Amino acid sequence: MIVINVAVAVPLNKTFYYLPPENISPQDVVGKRVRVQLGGRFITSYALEITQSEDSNLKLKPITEVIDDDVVITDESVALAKYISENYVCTIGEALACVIPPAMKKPKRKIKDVEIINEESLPYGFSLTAAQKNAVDKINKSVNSNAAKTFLLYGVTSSGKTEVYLHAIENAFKQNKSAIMLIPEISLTAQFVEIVTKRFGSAVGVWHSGISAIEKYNLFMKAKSGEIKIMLGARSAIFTPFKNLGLIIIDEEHEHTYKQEQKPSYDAREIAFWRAKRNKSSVVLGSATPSLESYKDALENKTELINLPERIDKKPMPKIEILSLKNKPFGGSLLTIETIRAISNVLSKKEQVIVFLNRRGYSPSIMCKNCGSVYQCPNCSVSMSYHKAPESLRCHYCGETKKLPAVCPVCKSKEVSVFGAGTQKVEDELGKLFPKAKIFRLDGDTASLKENYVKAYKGVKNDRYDILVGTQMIAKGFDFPRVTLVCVVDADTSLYLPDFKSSEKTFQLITQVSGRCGRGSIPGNVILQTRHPEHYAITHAKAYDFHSFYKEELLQREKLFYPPYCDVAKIAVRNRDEQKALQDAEKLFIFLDGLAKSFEIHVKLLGPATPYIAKLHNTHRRHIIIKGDKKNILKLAEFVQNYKQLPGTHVSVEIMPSDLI
DNA sequence: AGCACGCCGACT
DNA sequence: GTCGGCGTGCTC
Ligand SMILES: [Zn+2]
Ligand SMILES: [Zn+2]
Repeated sequence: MIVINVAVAVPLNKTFYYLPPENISPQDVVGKRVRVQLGGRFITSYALEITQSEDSNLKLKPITEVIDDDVVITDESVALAKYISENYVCTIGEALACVIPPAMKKPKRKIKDVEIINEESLPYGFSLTAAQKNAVDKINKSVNSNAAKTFLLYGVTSSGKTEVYLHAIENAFKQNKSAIMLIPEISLTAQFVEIVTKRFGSAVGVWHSGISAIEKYNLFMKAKSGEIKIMLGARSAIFTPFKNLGLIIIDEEHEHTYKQEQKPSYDAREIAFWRAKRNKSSVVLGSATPSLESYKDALENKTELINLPERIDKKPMPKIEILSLKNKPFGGSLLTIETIRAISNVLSKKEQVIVFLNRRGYSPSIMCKNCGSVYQCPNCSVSMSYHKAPESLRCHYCGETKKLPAVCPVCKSKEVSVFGAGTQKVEDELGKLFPKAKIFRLDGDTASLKENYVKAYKGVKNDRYDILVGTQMIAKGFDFPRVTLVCVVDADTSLYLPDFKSSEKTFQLITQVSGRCGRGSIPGNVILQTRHPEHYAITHAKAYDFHSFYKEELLQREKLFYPPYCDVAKIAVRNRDEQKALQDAEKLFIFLDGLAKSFEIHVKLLGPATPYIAKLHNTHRRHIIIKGDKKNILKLAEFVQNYKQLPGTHVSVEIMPSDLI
């Protein structure tokens, strides 16, 4: 009997046989998405192939509906799904749900094409610097000869990486090859879309998680047919089904957003390498602060390093000054006298200032002056942040919002004090210090209105604001020629988080935010306020000495046995009941430990440990960490997927997570 | 993962 | 005597 082998996005390590729907030949079903009934529910699935079923005692169900008119599943998508399922602990069906979105939907009527954007390719305004030209030549040569090379484009901030990308894309385009360009997050798409569509018009598509189901369908089909040749987007754009894929660019390759946190926990960079190998395409990883692993690969000649060591027009890097807060008592003004003087000086010259603090709200906690108790979120094991405007207490993890209590819930004292500082407090202080200055604050709270992001961008660009205060969202992407001073209020926010990457993250953040100034004709200055002026992440960032930072950080990683000296996986055990979470994590640990010993799988098992934030959304969590090499980790992780002895407890596996917090 | 089936407490 | 709690096991 003829049956169809269907991959379903459920955590069951097998595919399922279905009968073709009545009146439809099996050939018209394979390669398409289908709706099938499995157990009690209907699931969008993937019809892989026609098979002959033996006289089985299976009671086969027919496919309920064929979703697609045309084939959407290619050999590459199946092979890629297989790769994902083997490397990120999931089933083929779950992996396919990443590669081919189950939700994308054909429009009812053929909608009119969006207006053809100015097709005339804009003249290239600037000639390339020698370093840029060298970079472009190397990349083009690899693309044109199908050499499938991976490049690490290490270029300091404002060294003109974008121009290199555009030239490389143009070359691929002229060769009739397609290109994927990834950027770290959706909020950065707008500026790139403008630049890229100006050059390549209607050949450009934009793809990210916010794109509608219908638009995704259109983009998918256009990419597949070759009507679109360039896809610009966030992480999931790496799956764009181009046939003639010549070039993949990953901008800000060090960003953790390229790692998916939920199952399957794939890394877009790894998917890029896989696709590049298969399609003989070239990969460009771009960054001013490469990730440790990418830089290591380049130094070991596994990939090719391309340097852009200078800013365009030989503009100087901003001078970074460290202001130690070591002897400054907690509380009091956030800004040192020196910082205030520097801001004042810049404002008097009608230049602009960026003030950076990676923490939103007014203060991260409030404390009773009488008994010292801190107001905690009822759902999470974190303190609630104090917000002015509108005055409230908010949990930054679950969104819980409360009125500020009139008296301390513990001792009924009326005296409460704010503890620590966020961007609202910075804005407040700056307002008092510089009453004439026009200040805009851009953080998670103000940017929740999308127009505020644009307002900040255009406002600073057009000199409508003197000071921009913000969190990490102002640290990347912005190009403001008249900003000549960056003040980092607290360089230490990420320095002592209990994570092996905290130094690397701190170095990256400082370097990125420092890069926001001195991009125009006037040189820039940076002030770093820190309580740890001697820390190597800070001293090397000050000196723009990435290489020394890299060496020192590698030593630390080697000493403590962390990546890139080993691979890791993070197993999270979650339950609403604290005791159950504890007990089940312990059970799972003993189970894994026993397996590792009896099967002689050489890994190091750590835990179960309480994560940095033990309770989130009323769910208690425990972590088990596996260290070792990827093969062994995956062998053991496979058992986790099939261990179903913990009813009510949720267990997730993340391979090579972006943090171990 | 989700959903049905099934066996025990408490509620009209 | 029925409604619903969630432990167990199966899904082409
Ligand atoms: Zn109190
Ligand atoms: Zn909370």
